[in-house]
Amino acid sequence: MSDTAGNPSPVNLRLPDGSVRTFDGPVTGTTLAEDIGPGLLKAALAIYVDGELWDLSRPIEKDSDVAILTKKDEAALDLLRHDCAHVMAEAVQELFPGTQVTIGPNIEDGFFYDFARDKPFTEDDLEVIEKKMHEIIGRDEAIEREVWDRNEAIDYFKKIGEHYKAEIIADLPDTETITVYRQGEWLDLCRGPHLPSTGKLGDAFKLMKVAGAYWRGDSKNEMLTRIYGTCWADKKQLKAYLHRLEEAAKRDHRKLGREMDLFHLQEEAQGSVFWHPQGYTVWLQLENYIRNRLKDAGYQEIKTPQLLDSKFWEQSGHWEKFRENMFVVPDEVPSTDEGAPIVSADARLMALKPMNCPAHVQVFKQGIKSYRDLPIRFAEFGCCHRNEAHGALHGLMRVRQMTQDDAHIFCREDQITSESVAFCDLLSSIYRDLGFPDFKVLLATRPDVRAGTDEVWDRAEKGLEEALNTAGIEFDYAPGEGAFYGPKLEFHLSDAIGRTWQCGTLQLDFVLPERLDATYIGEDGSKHRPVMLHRAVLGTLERFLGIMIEHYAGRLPLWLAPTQVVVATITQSFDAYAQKVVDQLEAKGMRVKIDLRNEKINYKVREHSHAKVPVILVVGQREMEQNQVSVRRLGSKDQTVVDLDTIVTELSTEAKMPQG
RNA sequence: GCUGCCGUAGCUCAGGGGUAGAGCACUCCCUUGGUAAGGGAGAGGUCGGAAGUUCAAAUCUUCUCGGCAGCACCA
Repeated sequence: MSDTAGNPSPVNLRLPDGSVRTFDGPVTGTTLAEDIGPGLLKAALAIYVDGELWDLSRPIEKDSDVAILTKKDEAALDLLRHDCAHVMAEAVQELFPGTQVTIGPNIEDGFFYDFARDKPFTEDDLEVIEKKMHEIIGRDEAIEREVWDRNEAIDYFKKIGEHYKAEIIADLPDTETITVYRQGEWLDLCRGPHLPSTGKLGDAFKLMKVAGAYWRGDSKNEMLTRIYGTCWADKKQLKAYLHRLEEAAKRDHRKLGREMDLFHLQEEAQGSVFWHPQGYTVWLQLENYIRNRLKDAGYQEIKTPQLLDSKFWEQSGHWEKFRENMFVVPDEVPSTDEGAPIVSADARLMALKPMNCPAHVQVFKQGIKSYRDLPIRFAEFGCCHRNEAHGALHGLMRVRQMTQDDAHIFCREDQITSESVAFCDLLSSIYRDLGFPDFKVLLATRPDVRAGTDEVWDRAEKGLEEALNTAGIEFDYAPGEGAFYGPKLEFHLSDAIGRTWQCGTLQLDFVLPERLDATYIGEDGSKHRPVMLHRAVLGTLERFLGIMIEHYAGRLPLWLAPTQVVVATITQSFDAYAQKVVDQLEAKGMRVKIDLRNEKINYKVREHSHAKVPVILVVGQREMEQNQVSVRRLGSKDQTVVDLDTIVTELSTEAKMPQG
């Protein structure tokens, strides 16, 4: 090793295979790739230097472990997507001068970039922008990293009219190095790293949609115009992604709900569901299943009022913290006088309940409770109304009239852990039964707008954390996401196509028992405050049914399917036998329909398959003679001919509601 | 609520300043046929609503209601 004065020290780079390459002095990723081979040079996108991703052009000055990143690496997607966002921004600014850039992060499957422009972009602009992007990629502009002085950067962006960028830089912490990436004539503030040139991006991208988005995600700020895009390593991946979107659209519960005749919505009852016989059958199955599980877990079911006086909601704290989401009803006989207002301005106000909890406290408060009575678990399929913003409504997933599988556990502080653990067990067992074995847990802590003192919040947050630790459940934190009266656990389940949904919740509340003065008599003979656990497994039945429809793509398990079996005849000669089959199945409590129509069997099979009926039993000459049926299961082209008695037993066993 | 797009028969969609179209579904007739659409005939909308421009509006303009996507909010 020569260390002659004036000469730089050599740099040893160790490759992933363990081999080491030595260079005379600082060396870039490009040089290294070139040194290894021309194929790699062409494929190289960036380089890991001691685990950190660097630009290829950035000199490596000391001995390091390195690995060159190519499109084959999963991690390359992040790089490609972010570069794609930059190329899009360059294209936009080239096409629409005066448009300001703001932020453009990666998201799942792609990226977006928010622009500030007087006139928002429309879908028609996307095609033009995409074309320009291909042009920029064709120009193969070198992408160069530059380190700038913070104040110079702010001045520069202000000077060129990029006020949002200037604001972003001004808000960066002092410790942050300000880096700017230049590609051709265009440059943008960015942490990097980036590809060596725009040409490396390829053509596996597509601009998807435009949308409004508030600056910094705050509805008080001005609205920017956002463009969403997707970007992949190659065309094949892009195509697969677009296919995945199509498949997801086929599962849309609004579409399936119509096709399967489960429910409908109409504008006179925005956000409230009209359940049809088929859909309500599924609802009742699910509700009864939960009812059984709760009963087995020591809950008592109750029913509480829809309309309660505003004074009551003032006391509970909802009037102050939740009123903008509540439906208010005047407690007054509406005037029928012509010209007169229907209700007077000073009418006494009632409100439709947005939550069940305060009403459950009222039931708890009837009579004197001893510490020996606790825990008391009140369950209610409570129908609640919330005045959700119009833009938030979405099929069954976001409604204004909702039915929760709600319950409140009143217990002593020393029972919090065991009750929480028991709830977690119940929830995971129910999710398993319903076909959702995977879920994640978040601990949502105190929000800005809240009731109760910090001391109470400290205790509540710690209580939930302890319960999770005792139950041995892994979790993450969701800071500031708690309810206004207490912290909560959020249970997020994963569906068949990898989406997650928050359904279950467990909320610890020291505030409401205090506000509504709930007490029990302790061992010491004096009054104590119970702790209240608010909890739901499904969340709301409406939304959970929506999730299940999409999860199963309409092909519900037999016990939930609205119509479990269709008996279809080959010709009218077998009508009587078909009716006998139906009778035997119905005698076992199965939901059966008979199809005696003057149609060919092909037609009948096709129609009932589209309607997602799990089992079609075909009867003709052969079956009638042998007292058999031909069984066709949804999703299978095979048929088996089985004795009638056998299939009745088999199906009625299979259709049993799970028992945990 | 905010931004953009959309609003034609039960569903999916075409059309586009001169008195509404297709496929499926529906009704009737023929057909009685073995596992994802047999054939024929018929009925059904005044084009989300209101106002305006015009000799004439579903078609253009404005307002309004609703839907969709995203944002914000959220179960």
